[in-house]
Amino acid sequence: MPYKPEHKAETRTRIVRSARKLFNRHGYAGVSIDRIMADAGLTRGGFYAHFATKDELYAEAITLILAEHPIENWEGIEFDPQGPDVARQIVNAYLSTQHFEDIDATCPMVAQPTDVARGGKPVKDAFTKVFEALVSGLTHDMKERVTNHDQRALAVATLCVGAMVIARAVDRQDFSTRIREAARTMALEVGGWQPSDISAR
Amino acid sequence: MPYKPEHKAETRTRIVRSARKLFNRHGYAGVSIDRIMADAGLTRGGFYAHFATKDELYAEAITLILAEHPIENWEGIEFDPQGPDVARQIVNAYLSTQHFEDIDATCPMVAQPTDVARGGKPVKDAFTKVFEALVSGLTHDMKERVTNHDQRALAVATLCVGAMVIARAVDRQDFSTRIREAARTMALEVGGWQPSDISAR
DNA sequence: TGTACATCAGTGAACGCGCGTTCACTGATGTAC
DNA sequence: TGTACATCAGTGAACGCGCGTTCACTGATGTAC
Repeated sequence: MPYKPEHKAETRTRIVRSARKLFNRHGYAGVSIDRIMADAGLTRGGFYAHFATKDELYAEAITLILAEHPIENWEGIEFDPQGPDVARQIVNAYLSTQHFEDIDATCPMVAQPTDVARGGKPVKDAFTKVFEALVSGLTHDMKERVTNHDQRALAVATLCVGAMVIARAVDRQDFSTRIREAARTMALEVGGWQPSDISAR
Repeated sequence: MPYKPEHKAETRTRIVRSARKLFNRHGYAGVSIDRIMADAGLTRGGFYAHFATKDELYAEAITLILAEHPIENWEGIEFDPQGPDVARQIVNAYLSTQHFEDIDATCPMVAQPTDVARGGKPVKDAFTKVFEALVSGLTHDMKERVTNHDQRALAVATLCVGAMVIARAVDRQDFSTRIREAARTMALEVGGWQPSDISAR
């Protein structure tokens, strides 16, 4: 065996990470395999030793977020998954300026939803999994506090994702901030937190 | 003057309409000028007599929604712009199954937000105008009913757009419906309507 | 410890194709007489 | 009313380019002796 068994797996991961970053920035059709491979420090030809098609890589790049951010381990943000306020922490983290500005490693639901809507079943399945993970993270401590908690969790998740999508598509920085702030305030109201619980980040 | 003055303007409109439809279906990078011109019953060469670049057409295709749907004249849905319940009617119409299924003529905020986020200033400006039009339509009769109505109108608009974006990216029809239904229920709560006011479509 | 070797991860030229854009042209049109 | 004509909306061949994918190859690697 000329290479260690983990060698190829590591290269593969490197490709998926580059793909995720570039797809987030430029969309599915806006990124070529050449560019992804170059970003990963490789040349185009090697791609097909790892993936059958560009679509296969795309679905994997979207699912990557699940492996890297299992909700209780958000990028650079500390969660206490057993604590009483997981859902509120998720809302704050999701709508944070840090997440807004971090386009490379952003949630795929913010960067890719319309590409996914135009895509095939594997890509939509990956998206659905990520959305369900967010919703279930939000439901966690809602059950004991509000009625109708399933609908409320869905609406709070929608507010989080929707506000980020819109904030990125709008040109003025202050308007983006107002949209995220409004979504945060109303998400916490819908989720059943008292206004006094709310602390800005 | 070999052609009537409105002749060229009509052709131009035909191109923009075809562009809007195809961009909605396949995204900015997924549609070629050839395809748009063919859809409008023309050949590629004529394009540059109407538009300087593909981007110029894209910005115009997004702004088109403003001319066609000035909120009080939603596709196939009757509004009474002076009535007491404009905002509630907008929420119901925006989240309706009809709007969900009508991909060709859908709101560009639902079909295009991520393409816009990756685009230039003219495209983002067009998006911002459309979003502000929706928000101002929602604010209309909220002022007299709830406090904090600016934030509430922003959050309701976010719920409408966000739910449609997510519903289209998810694979299962029943899940899409639940997401839209949750957004509708919570949007009406955030907007300050009583549950008894709420009538499903 | 040192060397020969089989393996296979990665290379890069090449493929057919469709892209955005240009430009010399064609021919349907409304107007002038 | 009929015809000749100038106009310019629309045509379609051509441009250079980058795309996704293929494939014969190269050379760094761990192993066997």
